[in-house]
Amino acid sequence: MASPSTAVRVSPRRHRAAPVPATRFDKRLAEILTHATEVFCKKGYEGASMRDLSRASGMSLAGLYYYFESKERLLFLIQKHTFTTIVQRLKARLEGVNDPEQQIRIFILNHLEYFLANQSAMKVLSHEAEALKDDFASEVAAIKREYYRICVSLLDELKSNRGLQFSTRIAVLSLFGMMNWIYTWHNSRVDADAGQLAREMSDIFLCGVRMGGKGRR
Amino acid sequence: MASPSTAVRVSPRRHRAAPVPATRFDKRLAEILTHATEVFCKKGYEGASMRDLSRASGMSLAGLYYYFESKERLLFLIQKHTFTTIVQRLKARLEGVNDPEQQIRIFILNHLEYFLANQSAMKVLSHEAEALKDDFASEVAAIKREYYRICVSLLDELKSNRGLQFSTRIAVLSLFGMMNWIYTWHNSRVDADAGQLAREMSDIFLCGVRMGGKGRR
DNA sequence: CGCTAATTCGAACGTTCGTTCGAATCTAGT
DNA sequence: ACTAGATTCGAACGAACGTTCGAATTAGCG
Repeated sequence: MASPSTAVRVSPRRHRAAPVPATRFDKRLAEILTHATEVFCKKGYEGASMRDLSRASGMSLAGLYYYFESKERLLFLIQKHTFTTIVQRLKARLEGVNDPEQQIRIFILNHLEYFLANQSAMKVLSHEAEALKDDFASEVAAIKREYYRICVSLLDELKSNRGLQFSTRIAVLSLFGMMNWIYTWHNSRVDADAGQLAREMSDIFLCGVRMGGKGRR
Repeated sequence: MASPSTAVRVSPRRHRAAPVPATRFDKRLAEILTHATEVFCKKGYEGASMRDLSRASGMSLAGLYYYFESKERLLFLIQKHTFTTIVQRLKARLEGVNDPEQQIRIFILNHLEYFLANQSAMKVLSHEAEALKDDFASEVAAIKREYYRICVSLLDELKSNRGLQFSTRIAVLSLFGMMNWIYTWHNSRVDADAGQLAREMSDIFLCGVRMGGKGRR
């Protein structure tokens, strides 16, 4: 009977890059995810109740459980989709670019553009990074590690290309800090757009690592 | 009858920089705050229950309410004490230093030293910034604004002293991002100490803003 | 239409939440 | 030792939590 209550429910396998494979189920689930993202963003994962999600998505409390088996899996779906998308876009943008500095600028631009275009989802990704447990946690951690590694390899390349000296780990994590902290302060009525922000952050970061402490006073 | 159940209970006014004004009440409260900080750090403010706090501090659930009137006020006390202390230490350290660049290096060092020496408290301060409401929220926000303004004025001074051009707001917030993000990655068994981290972050940041986008490719 | 499967819902489950209250215990000054 | 105030506690409160279940409703197809 393909009981959906087990919630292993998965949309019919899509052959290749499906043009119109979005089933009714998938579309409704996507709507719920969108509404849930806003609620998690505003109240936090722990602070948001299933009744809040029910209200936001206009579906009954019990009805939600037809689409996912637990609140935790809902957060997982949001985080996985968001992270997967940003990595995928990055890879597409990096293709054909060979200069390490240009690659890093693209990395920063891609991150900030996606961040500002999907502020709620990215805040949920950044701020609720410790909320998932066990298998959910490790699956998201794997994507995060891949994303981190890409940035490390770009910076390592820059380092050897120009004979620079700095700690890649600290540089990468400082860069992520600069970028991810945005969710705590960005105000679209005051602050510049992603392109401008990416340029300013890239300038600070790249000039910083290029000098690598030379010219200290 | 000075009913303590109203929890407006405040330690006897201390004249000047009190040497031994710490009453029994104050000491016990401080212990509870320390334990609560660890619990909030590990499980998050919403995720931590009063029963968790009771277990961690070795005091009964009801007994806790003799020391503070609500869970929210407990978080407030932690945040206010932590923030007040870091601002106070900064002011002391900045005294007598006039060179803007040196001042910024001190700002960064002070922040990171305190951050690593009080990781749990600083994580609770950074990560639960939106958890408080109304008066609690605005009182902490006032301290945060003061801290932010100090950093802005240091950077503005550097800018005019050296005729630089960059957005102070973005520079300051990028710097806070670099520094505060630490709570998501710092591992004391792997990473350098505060002095070394402060040097590396200062180098990246200061060289970055000194160039101000000049030397872009 | 009539039938089946997909979707939605009201109502309730047992648990845990933050908080309260009155009684019990402890501490310090006499 | 006595007492008054400070401190602690067991037990309970109503509310809200995540989740379940069987019945009701809807959609798609012959």
